Amino acid sequence: MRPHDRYRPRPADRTGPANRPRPRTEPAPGTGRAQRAERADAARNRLAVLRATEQLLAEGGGDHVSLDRVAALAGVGKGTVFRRFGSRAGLLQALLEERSRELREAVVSGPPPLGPGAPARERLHAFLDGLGAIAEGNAVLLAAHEQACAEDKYGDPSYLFWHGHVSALLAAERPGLDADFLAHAVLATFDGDLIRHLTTPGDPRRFTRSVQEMAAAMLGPAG
Amino acid sequence: MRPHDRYRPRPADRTGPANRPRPRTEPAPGTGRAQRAERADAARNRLAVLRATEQLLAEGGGDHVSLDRVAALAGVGKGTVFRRFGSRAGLLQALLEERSRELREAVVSGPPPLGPGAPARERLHAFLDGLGAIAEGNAVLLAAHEQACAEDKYGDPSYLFWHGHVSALLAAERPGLDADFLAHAVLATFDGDLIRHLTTPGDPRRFTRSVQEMAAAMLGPAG
DNA sequence: AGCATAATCGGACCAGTAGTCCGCATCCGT
DNA sequence: ACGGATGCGGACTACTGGTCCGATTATGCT
Repeated sequence: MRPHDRYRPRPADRTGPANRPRPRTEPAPGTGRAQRAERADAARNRLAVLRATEQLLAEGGGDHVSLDRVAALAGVGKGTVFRRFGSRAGLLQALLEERSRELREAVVSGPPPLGPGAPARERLHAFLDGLGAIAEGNAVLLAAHEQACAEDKYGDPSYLFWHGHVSALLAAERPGLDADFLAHAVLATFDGDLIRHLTTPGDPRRFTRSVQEMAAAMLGPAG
Repeated sequence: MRPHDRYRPRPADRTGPANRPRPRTEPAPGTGRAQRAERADAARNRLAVLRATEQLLAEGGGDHVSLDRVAALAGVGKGTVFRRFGSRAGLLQALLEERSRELREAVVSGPPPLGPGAPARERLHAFLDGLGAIAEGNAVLLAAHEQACAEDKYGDPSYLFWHGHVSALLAAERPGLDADFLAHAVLATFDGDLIRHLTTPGDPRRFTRSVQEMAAAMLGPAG
């Protein structure tokens, strides 16, 4: 039995924010040996799988993304998909992380108004603007991800990160507010099918605008 | 081929609010013949299926509700489940409708503050109180239903009914408010897994209380 | 009670999907 | 070039939602 073949993605392949990829040359604890960089064929296949998934999503939505189809379109075996991403949910999660990585980094360490240093209210609105843009441009992926990863949404490190950020900003701007719940409520509107339902070609940012108004109502008058 | 055996639930078996069961003795259009009341064995089996579903939900959550298990526990064949409820989604939908029927009737034609005649603000809070109680008592069912019926949530007659009710009340209390979106946002918090995540034995109504505060913030100061 | 008809039944069967795994193939450092 | 580590693929498995037709049951009428 080969542990590496247990169809658990290796830590380096897990793209969740709580499991940020470590430098590949860092010694793995306990192995006394440098960890090898991802092989060229593995890297190639990983990208092929992500691109195939995107294409299937665009063609037929989440229900069209079966792993047989992904593997066939990417030109790899099904086992390769599982080795890289662990599961169907892991695959969709990886794609969504790819799409939101920049926003996350900007929130953690970018310049104001998105990054640290801006007043809480401004920072919240900048964040909602960024997240809204991603959600509007990836509503199909968002819907598929929600369905695939429904099992423990509230334990998911990504969700916990966004939730923590929103509730911290709400609390900073309005001490005493039920920030925990309201952050959940704001994030609950980032529902792929709702966004698709509300968004028209003539008004592609309607969703984000509505979320911003909702957040403003929650915060009450500026003062 | 026998049309009645097409695994579409007969209109009488559809419990959606837009398809309220008609009296069983009413002539079916075009048949020129009185429609027969549901047979005793069919009625018995229908209840057995619903009770079996409830039990499985209670024992192991939504993932535990496979139709094989439902049929076995109810002591019926799988075909019987499909004949009665059309699909897995239809089954969960029937159970949820059963749980919310009284609220719906009270909203449509009950006394104030839930029914017509109460001021919009009061009526909204009364409604959220009722819906919150149902959701808190049925969070596992709600989560299972959401997963099973995700396909066209925003076209579902039940959802459309609740959404219409909430947005009408919001609009009546605050003309100019983005009532359509905010009604979606309020209903988005009625997420079975969120309710389970937030609810503790020591504070079973925390969720509803938080939703009420959110609605109050949306409406702004009473005037 | 008996009969005829309509309604209902069940579980074998089917297609599809997520996921598993082992003999074989390829990569990459020395 | 070699050897060890890594990676591969597709046959296979288990499970699930859903289908269907010969058999059974319920019910109204005489």
